[in-house]
Amino acid sequence: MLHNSVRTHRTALELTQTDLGGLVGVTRQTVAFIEKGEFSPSVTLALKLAQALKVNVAELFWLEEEEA
Amino acid sequence: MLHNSVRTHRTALELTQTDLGGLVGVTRQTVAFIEKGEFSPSVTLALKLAQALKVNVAELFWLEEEEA
DNA sequence: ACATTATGTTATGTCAACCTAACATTGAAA
DNA sequence: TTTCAATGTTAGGTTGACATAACATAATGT
Repeated sequence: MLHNSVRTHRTALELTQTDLGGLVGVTRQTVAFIEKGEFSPSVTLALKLAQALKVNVAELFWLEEEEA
Repeated sequence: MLHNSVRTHRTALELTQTDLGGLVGVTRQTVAFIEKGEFSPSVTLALKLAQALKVNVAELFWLEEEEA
């Protein structure tokens, strides 16, 4: 199961969803979906998000076990 | 533009495309496509590949500028 | 010579990752 | 109170990330 800390890092930089979307080339809805964990973005987008948010990809996205 | 070093790390571990696909849950064709750079896999798959190949995601996938 | 394994490659299909557009809600600022 | 920015959310459409299947080739082993 994929988890992420996009919202945490985005708000830390005082960026709106629209801002971040603009920086990485996607819409604010896409940013919202990712923050909600609704889908797994492409590595390309993940790398762009990491770059925009100034963190490692691994800090931004990680896998966790499912609960039993 | 997305680049990757999947093949280098895979062969270093003496894994076949089929082996690697099995480890991360995709077909050998998908591994082949990724090695050829035909598409940008999901972060989930990228994280699994990094884990299987024992490297950081950033060592496995990175963005480079387009040529003019 | 034959079989097997690894890889290349193409065709076709499905579903998820994106898009645009629209409308609702919240909170802050004038 | 009114306005506006930020976010939530949903509907409907397009494209790309996967799958399966098939066939071809090169290399290895028997």
